[in-house]
Amino acid sequence: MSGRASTGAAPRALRGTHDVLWPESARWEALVATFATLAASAGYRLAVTPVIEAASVFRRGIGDDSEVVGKEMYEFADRDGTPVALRPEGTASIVRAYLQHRPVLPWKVWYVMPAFRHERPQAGRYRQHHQVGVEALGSDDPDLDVEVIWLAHRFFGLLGLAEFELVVNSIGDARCRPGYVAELSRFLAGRAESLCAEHRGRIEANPLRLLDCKRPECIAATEDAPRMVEHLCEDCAVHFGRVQAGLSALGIGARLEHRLVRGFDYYTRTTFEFASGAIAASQNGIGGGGRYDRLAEAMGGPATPGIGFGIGIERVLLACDAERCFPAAPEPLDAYVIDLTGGEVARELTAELRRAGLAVDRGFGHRSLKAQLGAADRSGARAAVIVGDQELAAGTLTVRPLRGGEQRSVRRDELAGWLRALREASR
RNA sequence: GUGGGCGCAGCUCCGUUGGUUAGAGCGCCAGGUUGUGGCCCUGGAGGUCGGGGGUUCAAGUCCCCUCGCUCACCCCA
Repeated sequence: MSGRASTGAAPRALRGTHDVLWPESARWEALVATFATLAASAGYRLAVTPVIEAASVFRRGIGDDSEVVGKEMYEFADRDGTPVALRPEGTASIVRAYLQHRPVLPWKVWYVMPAFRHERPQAGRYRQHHQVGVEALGSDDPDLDVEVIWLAHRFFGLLGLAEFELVVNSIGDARCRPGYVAELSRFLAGRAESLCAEHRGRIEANPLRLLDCKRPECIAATEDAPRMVEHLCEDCAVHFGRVQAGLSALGIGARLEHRLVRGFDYYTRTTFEFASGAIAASQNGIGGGGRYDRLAEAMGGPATPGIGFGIGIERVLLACDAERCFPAAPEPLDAYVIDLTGGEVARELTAELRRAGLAVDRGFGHRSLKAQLGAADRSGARAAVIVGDQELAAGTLTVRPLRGGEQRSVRRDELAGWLRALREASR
């Protein structure tokens, strides 16, 4: 039982979840704004989908036997018994929305969303984490793959990240993958004894996933395993060749990684991941995605190709910390209003200044001028606006710059202009 | 699920071989300045030392259990 509950201690955020508060939240704001602007610049529109879905949305799309769905998904019976789940990732939700609304193709969306996985938290891994991402449905043009990967690459660049690597692979499609998987199985069966304990008896279950097992035994055993890119059918080979050529033409370096298969069943053809070289922890994957040309069908809809990626906000910010880039640079307040005469002036003046487009906070209660000036200083405001008995009698206001400059007396009708000038001067 | 590390004030932490009333810095509040922030000085608030049990004349300190945080494995953002 909970020791906390019995001792009546104050509640805490659940394990693996966390609060994002000022000033860290300022970086979140800026990160999301950066991503939103970038996505919009490429014709992607915001999509907001529910955090809770029928469990089948993820079971059918991601795969029952995948790690994420099989043992990490938050799944439970709704009050009426319906199996529901908190989304473990974004793509399946977006494809569900596509099937429900059938927008005109191609359909390009971006999102920022929480995702949930019940696993033991550690550095860079949470039970509720957050992602920004895009999904583009309705075209299998390799240039769409290039566009999507470019967006992620560009985003990291905009944040100031430099130490990251892009790895790509193609895992083929329904025509060529089964043959490859069969060959891989034969290969692995021949050396089952040298695989790690966990995979030794499970070659048949999913031989592909065995490729990215990080245990030394498996890595050694699969060193010269057959490679997917050498078994692609003509169409897939041409497609992947164009993706690689397109990336190269845009100056995006990508390393071909034969072991890259990704953890979700729905991927076909292009898969990719971004790994930060600046994060010491092993959780250095900052983004990943791929093409999922059969997902819409698997979920019961018409065949619709698609591709997308998800980027982990928490991990990207960890990488930014490590590279000392993308600092929080919140826009300061223009003014902090201090009213020593009872509060009526502050009430009306703050509303007036805010309507004029200025960012204004104020003191509440009846604290001393000294105390309120201290609060004004801590608020980071560019100036304090003081109204006391002297100002009331003279019909003026005192403006005191807090970052250098002379205090002066101004008329109320020239206050906004004066504050704007102060803002411009500080830029 | 399996391991390691750590739990003392809001935060970062001292606390001797167990020994009076548990401390510091920062932060917060107030005063020094009857209307002036930052620097300085003084004072104050704030702790069942995570919780429970045990050993002992005596436990923040030793032992057991438990809860929590954290790092790592698996996997992933």
